[in-house]
Amino acid sequence: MHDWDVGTEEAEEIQRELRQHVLDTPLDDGALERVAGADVSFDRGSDDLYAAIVVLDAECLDVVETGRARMEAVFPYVPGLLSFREAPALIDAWHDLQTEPDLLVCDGHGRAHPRRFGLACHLGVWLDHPTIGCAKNVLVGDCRAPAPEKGAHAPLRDDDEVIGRAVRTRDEINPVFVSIGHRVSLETATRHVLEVSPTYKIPEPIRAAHAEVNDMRSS
DNA sequence: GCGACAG
DNA sequence: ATCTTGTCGC
Repeated sequence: MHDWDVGTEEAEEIQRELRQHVLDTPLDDGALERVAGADVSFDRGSDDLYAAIVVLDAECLDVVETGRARMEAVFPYVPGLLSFREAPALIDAWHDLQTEPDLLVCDGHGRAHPRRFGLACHLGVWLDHPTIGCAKNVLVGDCRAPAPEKGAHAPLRDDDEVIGRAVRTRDEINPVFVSIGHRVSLETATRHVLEVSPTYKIPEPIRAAHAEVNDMRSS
């Protein structure tokens, strides 16, 4: 589709081009059977990236399969260009899987991005698969605090445009920021995040992927 | 110029 | 993200 070995100028141009391909229309209306979480960890000294995509049974949240990848980091971390640093490794991890999940939950933003094309959008368009972004912090936009109860949410806006939602996944605990990646509506993304966050603030798929990449790094 | 800034 | 132990609170 495009090269990953690019400079920041070209990277931004690629984002402005690919944003046109993002769809918020569901690919299929069937119930979720398998949900996957994607995350990456980084080695300080060696510049090694460890990526994992863990597929869970959407019902019991048990791990079904784990896709892994390790590679040298080439692109630096630049706010707004996270996908150029992490997506290559996550794409490798995706192809390491034997089973395809119905939805991929990414650790980072989707449409809630300066150019409306965060990591979740990039992975969704590249893999042509449903994805959503779930971040712990805001990159761009503003929003009111949602009500303190789990399930409450408030729109995340940037220039009068709704780009995502602050979603409370636990009572009294800071919300996570959900946005569209590809082939899902914001409403559905919100529902799915709540469905796979029965106990903790962070959705189970992302927690599983986070635990996996940390294991990879320390072994 | 100053502050903000996913992971 | 990463460097890092205990500790206060539900």
